Amino acid sequence: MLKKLSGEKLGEILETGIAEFAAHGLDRANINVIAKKSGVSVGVLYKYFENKEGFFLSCLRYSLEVLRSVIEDAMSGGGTLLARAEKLVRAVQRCAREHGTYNVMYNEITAGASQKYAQVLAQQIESITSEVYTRFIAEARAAGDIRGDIDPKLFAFFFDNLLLALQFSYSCDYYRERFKIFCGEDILDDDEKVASELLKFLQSAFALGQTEISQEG
Amino acid sequence: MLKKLSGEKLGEILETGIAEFAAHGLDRANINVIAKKSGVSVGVLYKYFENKEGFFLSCLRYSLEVLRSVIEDAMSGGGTLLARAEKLVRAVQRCAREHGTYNVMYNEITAGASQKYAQVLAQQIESITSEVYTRFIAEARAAGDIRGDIDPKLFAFFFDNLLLALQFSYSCDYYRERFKIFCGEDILDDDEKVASELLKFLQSAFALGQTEISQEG
Amino acid sequence: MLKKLSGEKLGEILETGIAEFAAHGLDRANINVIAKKSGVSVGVLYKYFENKEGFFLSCLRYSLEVLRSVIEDAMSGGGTLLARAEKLVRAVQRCAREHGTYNVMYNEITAGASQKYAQVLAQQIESITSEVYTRFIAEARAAGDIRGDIDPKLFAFFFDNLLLALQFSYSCDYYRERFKIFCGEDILDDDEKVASELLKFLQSAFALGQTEISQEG
Amino acid sequence: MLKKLSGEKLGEILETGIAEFAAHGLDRANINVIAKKSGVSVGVLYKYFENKEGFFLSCLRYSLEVLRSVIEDAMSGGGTLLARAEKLVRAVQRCAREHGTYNVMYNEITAGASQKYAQVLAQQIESITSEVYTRFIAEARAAGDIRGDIDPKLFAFFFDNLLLALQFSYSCDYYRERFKIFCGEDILDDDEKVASELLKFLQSAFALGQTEISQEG
DNA sequence: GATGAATGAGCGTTCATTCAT
DNA sequence: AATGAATGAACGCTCATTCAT
Repeated sequence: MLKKLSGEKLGEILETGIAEFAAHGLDRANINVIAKKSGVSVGVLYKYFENKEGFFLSCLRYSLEVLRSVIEDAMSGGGTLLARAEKLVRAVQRCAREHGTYNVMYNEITAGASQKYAQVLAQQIESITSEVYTRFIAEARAAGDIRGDIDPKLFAFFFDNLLLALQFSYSCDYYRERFKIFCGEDILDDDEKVASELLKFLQSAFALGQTEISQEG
Repeated sequence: MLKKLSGEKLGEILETGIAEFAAHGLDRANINVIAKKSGVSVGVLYKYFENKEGFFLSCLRYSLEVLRSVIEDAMSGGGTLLARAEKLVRAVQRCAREHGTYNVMYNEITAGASQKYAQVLAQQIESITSEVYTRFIAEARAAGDIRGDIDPKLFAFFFDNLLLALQFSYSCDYYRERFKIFCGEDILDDDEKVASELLKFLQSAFALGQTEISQEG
Repeated sequence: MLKKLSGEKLGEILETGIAEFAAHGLDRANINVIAKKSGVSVGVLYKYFENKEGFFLSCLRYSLEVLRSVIEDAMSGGGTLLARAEKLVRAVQRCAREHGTYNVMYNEITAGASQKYAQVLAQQIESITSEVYTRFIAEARAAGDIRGDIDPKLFAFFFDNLLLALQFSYSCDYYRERFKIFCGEDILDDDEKVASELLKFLQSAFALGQTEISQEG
Repeated sequence: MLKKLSGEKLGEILETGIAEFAAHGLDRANINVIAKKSGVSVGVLYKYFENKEGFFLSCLRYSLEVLRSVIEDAMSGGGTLLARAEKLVRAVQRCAREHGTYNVMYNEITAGASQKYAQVLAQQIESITSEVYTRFIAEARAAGDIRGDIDPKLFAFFFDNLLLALQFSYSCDYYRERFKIFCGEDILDDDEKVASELLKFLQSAFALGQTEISQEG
């Protein structure tokens, strides 16, 4: 039925896998079901992927590719740190609407299932972001855009933590409930407010201690 | 081999369960293994807990009790918001050393396996913290301790996000790797630095604009 | 709690057992549940009965005692064969109302669960009835009450078959449904009709071939 | 060890299942054992049947199909009621030799294990027979072949009761023992006698009163 | 290659039975 | 003697993985 595993077919398989893994978790997702839903045989899955875990990791990588490109798009172009932060925050919000399942998968690997790969995965996933954030913050500090007494790495880390938590809060069931408990049932309908408050929070964190401050565009 | 299931034994079972769930995740953890490691028979487990999932939830609740009491201890007593924040940060660090597995379990429920319970669990777990944080921030704002243009709920949320991420960063494999990637291999050995930088980050976020500033665009 | 296993207590245990075995079958009935419902500990059950099967057999014997005494009551006193048959039919109907569960148990042993004991049980249960019926029929034949060309044993057998099937048809779920399918939804409300039709059926079977026949009282 | 599950294989599985269920009852029969004896893996069983109960019901239906076709064969073709009855009696005897296990299964469902399905099964199993018998008896009555004062439904019921009991008496351990107790150790070797006596019994029941008699009170 | 039927190890769960108290 | 907590063998069922076609 399937002549060649075209890139398109591969994409379909991965998307199906992501949906299933997001819906049921790594362990409860069923390879046979994924195959059926993808319109391929299990044999094909096992030809292209070592085993269930390997397939899971491929799905994960595929989804992270998208996530990363969203981040990178948002980071490209210049602007103050805060301007960039705003872009990122809005990108995270948009991305959660479009690719919620990717975030769920991302959260999944942070949980127990694949500790074995924690190190490798973290390397693959976090290094770029980490580096870029750190560099931007260092630059901003050099440019006097940001208070001078901070450790760029840790600030980058805290910053990413806020983005990460936001990401999950829009996509993962548990985090979404927590979001509503903290901020009210309707918080998911007011992206604008969330964005502006987070930016206020960040702006302060970045800027405090400067003499003249942070009137971003 | 017969023993009465004392409260102590119950505690041992739960601790064993937490360790296993933390090590292998809800699905891969093996009830028979947990029983054996606890020194009881599976029958006992099924006498005291409805089924695997019920046992998991009991382990989770048990671990959250500890986590919550740590938080509450740190919150008791007065002090400025920042003073309290410091206590919390240090409590999180201490707790991660002593009860890392509890954090792993907590992270696990945020991930795929227990979506079914997301709502209920979030209610049980997050409501207290959420309320307390929000109240403190509102009080601090009333007292002029904190900038006046913020939404206390969202600030409480961002604040908790930072603590949550820190918690996981000390305990969960993936988050720990990520922590090291962002902040260097040795970051886990310098709690002092992490605490002080996070407090700086928070202080700014709280305090900014108190005198004249914070007219964001 | 229980000082001595009085006859009364024993009766209660057996009744509870019968109810459970009737409700769930030999295998699905739960000894621990039976103990709890009887208000005794499992230990007591295992003191007085060898094991589950032994307990089942005791319940069975207990219930058959009642069944048998009903039959014997109905058989005592003289009368024509048909008069006796009428008593039996009505006794079966009455008994099904009062002791339906006994019949269910009786049916149960005829099914797979205890083939091991089929022979022993049949001996214990059927021999008296069989003998009495056969004797009555032989007497009746000798007395010219009944056609002369029959084999008393087989006639006794067919006669008991009809009673047995009737017994189950009033008490056992499956047989009751079958009864309704054959004779209409309301057949269980018209014992009189069933009795009189069965007696007609029997009367004919007994009497046919006599020169002057069977005008029973 | 891989084989395609041909229709033949399916038949083999069902036959094995019937044998196991007949030998040990629904609950004690072991699915893994059945699979092994059938020469297939448990997986196959669970591919073709929902679960143990579903498999049991399939075995049952399969066996009833045979039973029913035997009955129907015996009923096809005309003849007096008694001629038909004779065919049926002999068919029952023959069938018991060839498919004793089927009868055991049939008996099993009438007992405790499957009360849940009593209604549905009874409908599926008994309705045809019931209707046919009732119709034949009604026709026979109309034709003056049979006494006029009977209720065809109840007579059909009694008639089927006799056949049912005979069926079990040839196949099910308990009923077989009972048969011997009533009619002697060698009764199973003299089908001819049993048939002729039963026919006498039936003939009387049907025919009585045709000339002058049967004015019951 | 691609297929998907078949495999069977593995695990959750039950409950008859035991025996320390 | 009576208790009932504890035991653990046993079994139903799932699903990742294989391999004959």
